[in-house]
Amino acid sequence: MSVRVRFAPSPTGYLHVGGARTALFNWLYARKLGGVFILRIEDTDRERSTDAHTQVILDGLAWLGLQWDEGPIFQGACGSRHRADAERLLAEGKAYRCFCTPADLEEQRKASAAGKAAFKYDGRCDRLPAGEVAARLAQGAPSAIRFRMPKGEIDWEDAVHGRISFQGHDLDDLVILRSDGTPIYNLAVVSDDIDMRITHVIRGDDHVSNTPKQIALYRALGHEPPVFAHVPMILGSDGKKLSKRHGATAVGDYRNQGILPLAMRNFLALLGWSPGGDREILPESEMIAAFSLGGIQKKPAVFDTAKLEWMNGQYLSQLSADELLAPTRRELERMGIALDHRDLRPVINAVKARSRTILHIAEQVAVRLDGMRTKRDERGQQLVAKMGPAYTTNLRSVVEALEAVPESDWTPDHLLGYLKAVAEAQSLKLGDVMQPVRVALTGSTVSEPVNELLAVVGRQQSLARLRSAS
RNA sequence: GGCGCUAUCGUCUAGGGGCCUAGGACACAGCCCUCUCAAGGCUGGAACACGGGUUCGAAUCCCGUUAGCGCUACCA
Repeated sequence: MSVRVRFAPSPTGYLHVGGARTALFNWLYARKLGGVFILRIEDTDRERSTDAHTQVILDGLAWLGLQWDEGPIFQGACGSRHRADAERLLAEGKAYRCFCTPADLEEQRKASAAGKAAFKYDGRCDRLPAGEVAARLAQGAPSAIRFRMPKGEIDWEDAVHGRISFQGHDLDDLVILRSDGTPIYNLAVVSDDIDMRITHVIRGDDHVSNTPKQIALYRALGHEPPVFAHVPMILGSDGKKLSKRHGATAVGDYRNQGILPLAMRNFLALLGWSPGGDREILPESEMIAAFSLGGIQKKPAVFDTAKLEWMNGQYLSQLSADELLAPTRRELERMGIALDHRDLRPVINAVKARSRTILHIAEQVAVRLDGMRTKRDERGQQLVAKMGPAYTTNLRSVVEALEAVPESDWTPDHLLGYLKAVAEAQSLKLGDVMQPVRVALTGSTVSEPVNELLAVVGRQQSLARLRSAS
C-alpha cells in the first residue's frame, strides 16, 4: 500500500514554525517513500477560522517549497460524513446521547475540582433508561453524542517514541458530535483520515494524548489505525513552548526578515532531526534520501535564531548576484525605496559577504545607492565625533585627490592606488584615509573595502557625498 | 492533582555495550589574514541530570529519584 500522509493545520492563526516543520516532515516522508502528501484545512471551528488565515498557510507552504499532491481539502465540507459516522456509532451502541448542557458540565467540573481530582465525565447520561432518552428527545431537548470509551489498555508503536500506552479507564467518554450537529475534532480527524486513506499520521507531540481516543474511534468505526509518529515541540530560548512573546514565530515573519526559503527549510529540518554524521547544509535530494521517522529526536528543541541566520548566510553566499536580485528588489520595494533604474548586481556582490539576510543586503544597497541611513548606522555621527579633527582633515585630503581621478580610473584597482598615494603623501596609515571615507559614505565603520565601496557608489555620488561631509 | 512524554556542551545534535581521555555545528574567546567588518583558516573553554542495578565493560540496557514539557473542553 502506498504511503499517504497529511498536514492538517487549522486556519485560526498564521503558519507557525512548528506547523511548518510538521508539514516538512510529512513532505519529506512522502517524497522519500514515493507517497502522497495531502493538505487538509481543519476549519470546523467556524468562529476562529478565516479565509485569510488559510491563504497565509497556503502561501507559507508554497514559499517553503512544500508542494502538496492533493487538496486542500476543507474539513468543514465533510460535515455530513462526520455526522453519519457519529450516528452510526450511536446506532451500534458504541456511543450514547448526552443531555448535559455546557452549564451542567461546568457545574460538574467545579464540584470535581473541589475534590482535587481530575474531572472526568461520570457517564450519567449513559445510565438513562431508554424510555427517558426517548421522552427527552420527543420533548426536543438538545443532545450531544458521546463516545463510550473502551476500558482496556490502548497502546501503539509510535514511529518516533516507540511503544506508548494509555489505560481506557483514564480516558473520558468524549463528545464526538455537538448538540448543534457539528463534529468535535477527534471524530472529524479520524473520519477524515479514514476517508483519505491516510497511512501515517505525523504530527506534534501535543497530540499524543489524543491518540488513544482516536485509536478507539478507529476501531469502533471498524478500521485499523494508521502508523503514528509524534514529533517533539519547538521551544523558545527560555525552554517554554514557542509563542508570540518570543518574537517571531510565524513563517511569514522570517520571510519578512529576509530569510531564504531553502535556508528556513534546512534549519527546520535540523530541528529535531539529524541526517546522521556531521552533515548540516543539505540539498533537497540528500535531505529526502536521509530522512527517516526513526531519526527524529524524542525531546523538544529550542529554536535558535542565531543558527538560522548563520545558515541563511551560508545559503546567501552560494547565490549569485543574479539570483539575489529579485528578492533584494522585493525588499527594497517593501522599504519604499525606488531603485528600479539601477543595476543592483555590483552592489549586491559587494555587500553580500557581509550580510546574513536579504533585508540586510537591501539595507546596504539602499545606503550605497540611495544615501539611506539605517538605524544601526545612526551612530555614524558619533563615530565622526570620536575621530576628532583628523576625520575632517584626512577626508579633505582624500576628496582633493579623488577629484582628480578621471571617470575611466574609477575602478576598485585604480582607486586603491590613488588611496595609497594619498596615505603616502600625507604620511598616514592607509586606514586613516580609508576609514573617514567609509564613515562618510555609509555612516558605519563596517563595509566592504573602501576602494570597492567608492566604485560601487560611483564617482559623482561619492564625490558629492564626500564633499558635503568634509 | 491525574495521565502521558522526555533527559549528551549555553543551543542544535552524533552516539544505539568496548572505536568515547564523548565527535560536529551555532554561539563565545584568542590567533592568522586585513584599511574596517565579514568570509576563510587555526586554537581554546564547554555536556553524558542524580542514584541504584545488569555486564568483564555502560552516554548507550533495566529500575527509581529529580527536573522539564504536553494533555486534562459540546477548541483544534
